[in-house]
Amino acid sequence: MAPVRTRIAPSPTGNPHVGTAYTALFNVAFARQQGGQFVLRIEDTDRTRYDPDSEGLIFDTLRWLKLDWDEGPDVGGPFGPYRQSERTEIYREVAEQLVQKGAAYRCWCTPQRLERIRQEAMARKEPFQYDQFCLGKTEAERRRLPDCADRPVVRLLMPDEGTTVFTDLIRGEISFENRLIDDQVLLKSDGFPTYHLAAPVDDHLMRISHIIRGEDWISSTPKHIVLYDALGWEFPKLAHMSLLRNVDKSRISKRKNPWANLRWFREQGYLPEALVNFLALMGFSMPDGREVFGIDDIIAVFSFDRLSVTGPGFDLTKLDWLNGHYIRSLSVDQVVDRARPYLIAAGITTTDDVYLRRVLALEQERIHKLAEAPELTRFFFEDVTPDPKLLVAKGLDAARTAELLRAASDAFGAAGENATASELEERFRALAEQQGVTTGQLFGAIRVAITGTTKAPPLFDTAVTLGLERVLRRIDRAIAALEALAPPAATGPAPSSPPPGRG
RNA sequence: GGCGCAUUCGUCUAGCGGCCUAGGACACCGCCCUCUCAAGGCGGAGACCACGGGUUCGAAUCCCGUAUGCGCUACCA
Repeated sequence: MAPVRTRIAPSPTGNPHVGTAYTALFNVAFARQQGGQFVLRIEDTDRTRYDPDSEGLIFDTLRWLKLDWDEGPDVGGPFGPYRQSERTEIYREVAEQLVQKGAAYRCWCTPQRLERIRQEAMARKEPFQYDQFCLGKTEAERRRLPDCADRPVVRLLMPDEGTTVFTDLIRGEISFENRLIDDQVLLKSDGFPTYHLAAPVDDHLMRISHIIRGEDWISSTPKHIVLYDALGWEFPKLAHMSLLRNVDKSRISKRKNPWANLRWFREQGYLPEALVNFLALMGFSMPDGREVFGIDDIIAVFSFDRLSVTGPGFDLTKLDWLNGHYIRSLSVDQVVDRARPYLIAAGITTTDDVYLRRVLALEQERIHKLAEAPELTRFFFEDVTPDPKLLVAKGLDAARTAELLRAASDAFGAAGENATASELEERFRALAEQQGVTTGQLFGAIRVAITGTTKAPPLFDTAVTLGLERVLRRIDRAIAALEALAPPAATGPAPSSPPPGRG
């Protein structure tokens, strides 16, 4: 049996689309499972939409996801070149062959004429199809007639009767009536092929055994089959994946949905393994029901009948959970490595790796996306100016809170530089009792004083990590803030007057 | 409009004629843990399997129709 070879064939027209990774994932999984090869081919035949930066972005993001290819433009391979713009000669030859065999014909109709007959068909409420005006005419004959372009296109001649049937590995049998299918342009007047020539030709020449692609190609499959038949080629096996949708089932658009761009996931701080896992969950399920798994697990059990046919809605909340799960499963050192670029980008540029490591150890289970790391950890690196209103615990006033903080400051001082978190906890529990306040009130005030927030890792672990110097300095600042607070002036709501003092 | 593909809890899904009074995960709610936030544990609510007809002793599972969504209908891919 011929070796299994799959491919992903993106167009370099901007930022890589999430659907590209989605489709690539299953192409890789199946090829690996079968001991075959996975090919990356760049479909750059549309010169008007070509973006020179796009190809590099495609390489980068697919590698980021560890969806590596065995053959491609940058790694070479025995069936290259792998950029369609470098293969135009091949397509022209095949087009010529098809014309010779009578399976295709040249068409000189101008875009204006095509547009006109399209409008006429619409006016008659009939489906538009090319009227085969040029079929059977020589160039000389055609030139005597109106609406004749300088350079012809080549159109595929579709049979006007019969049915084209094919078996989809995911959906079963699908059939189309040939007479309803238009004579597709294969070779454009600029000499470049359309998808409908280039992709089938390359799939054959590159020995692709299984075409796993998006369901948007189902409708054009009969054209490709007719083309293969005309050339006497054997058609690869087919599997059409459902297209990813938004939660409301609408189409994902790059304009409206940032997650259409693969790069967005990296910017947000999603781990590639989490994204791969999430994409796999969109339509694939493990036989044992596991939901957390990697590509190796997919490879172990992959089967086309485990792919669902429904277009899945893209719900980021599950991705967030998965991502948090993966972050928690990392070692602290890995978290440091992964979070560092996001911290640096946000202006947190510590060189104290020991400290950074301790900080991230505390925040690891609180990070859902790496891009959140700077906000979660900033108070470890920069002194805070706590909001006095947050400082004052329930049931206390500013003066009493300041008093508690003074006592806390003394207690930290007495505990010294080397106190452990549990030693501190014991000491401060005693302090709360002695002061006649709850631990919640005391700890809460200290927390806001030293972290600036009510949401932080356990207080004494945080204090130990911050170090005595920072803790004492911040408590002093908090006391000062409380003292600057005007005496409780009967709580005038006064929405137009912000808190006095420090802006 | 024509053609094609689809339709199970809010979301992702399990299910491939009897094991389904439909299972799991995320999200949600409650409780526990607890110095806050997380994380974790336990529990709960949530799907007349789009709707209507068949086939069958028996249907979420097979067939037909309707509705809805999505795709194609370009010298885009």
